[in-house]
Amino acid sequence: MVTIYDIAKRANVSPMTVSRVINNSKQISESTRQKVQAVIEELGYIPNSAARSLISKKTKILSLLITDITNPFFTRVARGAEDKAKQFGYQILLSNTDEDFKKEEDYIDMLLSTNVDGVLLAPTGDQSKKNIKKLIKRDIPFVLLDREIEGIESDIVLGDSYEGTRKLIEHLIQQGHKKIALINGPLSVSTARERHKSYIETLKLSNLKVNHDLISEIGYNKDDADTIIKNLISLPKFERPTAIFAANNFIAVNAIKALRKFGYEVPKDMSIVCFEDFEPITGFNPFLTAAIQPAYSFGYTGIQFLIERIEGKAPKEYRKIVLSPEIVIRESSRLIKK
Amino acid sequence: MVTIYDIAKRANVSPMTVSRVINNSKQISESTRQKVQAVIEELGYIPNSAARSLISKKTKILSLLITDITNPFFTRVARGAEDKAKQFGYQILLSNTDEDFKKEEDYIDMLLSTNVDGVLLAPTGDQSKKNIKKLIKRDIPFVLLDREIEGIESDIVLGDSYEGTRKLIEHLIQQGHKKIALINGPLSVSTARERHKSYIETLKLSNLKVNHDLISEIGYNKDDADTIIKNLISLPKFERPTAIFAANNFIAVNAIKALRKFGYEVPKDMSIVCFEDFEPITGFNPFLTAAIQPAYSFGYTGIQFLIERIEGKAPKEYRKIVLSPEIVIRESSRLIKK
DNA sequence: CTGTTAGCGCCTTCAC
DNA sequence: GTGAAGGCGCTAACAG
Repeated sequence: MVTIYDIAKRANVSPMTVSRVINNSKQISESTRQKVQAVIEELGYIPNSAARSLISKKTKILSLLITDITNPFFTRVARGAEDKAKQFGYQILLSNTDEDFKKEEDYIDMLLSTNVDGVLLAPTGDQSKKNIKKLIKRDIPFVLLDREIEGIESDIVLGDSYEGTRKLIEHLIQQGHKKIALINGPLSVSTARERHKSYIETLKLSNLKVNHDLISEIGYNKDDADTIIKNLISLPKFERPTAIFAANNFIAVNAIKALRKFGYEVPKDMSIVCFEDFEPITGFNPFLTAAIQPAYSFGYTGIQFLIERIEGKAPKEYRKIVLSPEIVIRESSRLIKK
Repeated sequence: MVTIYDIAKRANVSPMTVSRVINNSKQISESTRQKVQAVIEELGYIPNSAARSLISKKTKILSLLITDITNPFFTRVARGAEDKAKQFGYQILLSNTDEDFKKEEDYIDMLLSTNVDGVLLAPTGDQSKKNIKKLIKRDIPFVLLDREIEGIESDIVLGDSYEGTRKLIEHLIQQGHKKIALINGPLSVSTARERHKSYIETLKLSNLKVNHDLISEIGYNKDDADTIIKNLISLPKFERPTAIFAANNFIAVNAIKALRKFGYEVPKDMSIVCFEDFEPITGFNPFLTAAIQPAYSFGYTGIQFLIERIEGKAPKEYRKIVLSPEIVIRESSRLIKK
């Protein structure tokens, strides 16, 4: 391994001078700089970042802690995060929690030991508070993504769950639906609470009665929705739903799979709408009516907030940005033929 | 920050003893171990990995260098990689090259400085040889992903481009197509060369003539395919293709978009097949006929090979594994109605 | 503008 | 079974 000592010897200067060159110090004559630079290139020297971190306490590594990179929402978040990070010379450490508190805890411990400079995280839910406290305790800057946690103060990038839900439900109502089911994520996650609240209030505002038999809860991740769907379609005709609002893309997909299993076609026998798109490139093969969030911006802005916080360029007050979803009407909520 | 010195003082032992405890050394009495362990937990001590790396030259960080996490193929690769890495206590650094040699070079330099323990990479093409030589020069273990590079010896995880292409083309021929266009990736990438070769040979074996006007090349990434499509559909009727084989999913999507722009419907006016699926969950909304590769296994096996190599558990000979795609026939290549 | 000294937190080596 | 000394590669602080 080539070190500053090797460079120093060969260039006939002190190691400190080499250090100054690689750190672009101004306090150095152009001639020595060039001399040293030449040797650096000749020997292919690359600074050892472990040694640097040991002193600076900086690693230029950020952690992106999401639930599942496989979810197109988070895929695009990750891309936005990576792009912004690269601009500022940071690298991204990727972790998937699968909505699991224990995994989240494991990763938090790992990244604490790695000494990442900051964390952009979509917490698994309110229980994450305990994990986040560890970050706070060690003064690791972090930015929350997509989900709020009561009692945790931080910069945060959110989507407008309330508005998105309202518009989706209103769309269904406009299509003539009066019995709309909600398959929600866990109420321990703030987005699920918002969507629940908006669902209820939007129905009421439209003078539709809220039937609690039509509301159910399931994991945001990859649980199958067979039982829930079975229950819904087993309801007596007068309360059986004609449309479903799924709280996210995975839930929608699992619902559709379950519906198919029981012989129901979407949208012929059941309309369905949801949050989040299901494809990495929007609009290629339109099927799901959805509230599509600007996921790339979630990641991009999140990392920007984070780096500003790390580098002391952020305002003292925490920032909260709420990004609006775009409602895209597609095949899955086509008008019911009378 | 809590260090081994703080622990040592509080536990009335030497720092060295603390070091032995955190490294699970056998040379230590059960009673001191417990005493020290208690203080470690009390103070919430976490080892500083920069200091450790400085000595051990290990970081427990692996680099995953892919072209674009947004491509569902690589999304699933990343998930497989991350899962395997976690099993062995490694973390994954994610980078997107966008098929760009310069970006790849940037990242290689960054990860060299980060001292990652190893790299799993999908090279941007044959030109990557120069970048890979840097890894070799510094003895960084690496495993190639999806793409071969002549003159580079390493463990490698590949898909069977030849077989996949052959089956897709044969399927089209069976559907009655005689004029099949190829929109390929850059021939500087081994997968494109394989697909090219297989396309030609399969046509010949079926006694179909190869028309070079039907063969074109485009980026694997996100270039638009308008010009190529325009050229294809402008051909005189007797040579105009009735089906397109797109070398990957993004090319297929761009081709379909272009076709739509010019008023062509898939599959009514043009059939299309490609490599790689387009959705993160296979089979939900079937449209594209595709050779679907076991992407998760690419990542999972790649990381396994890499860790074995790093930890000296790999055989001396380099391993090459070729994973077979699954051909899934769907809407986009439906039979032509006569 | 350049060099010297000391130390970041930990572990290897060698004593005891 | 435990501890002291020294050094991993680099840079802050000071000296010249």
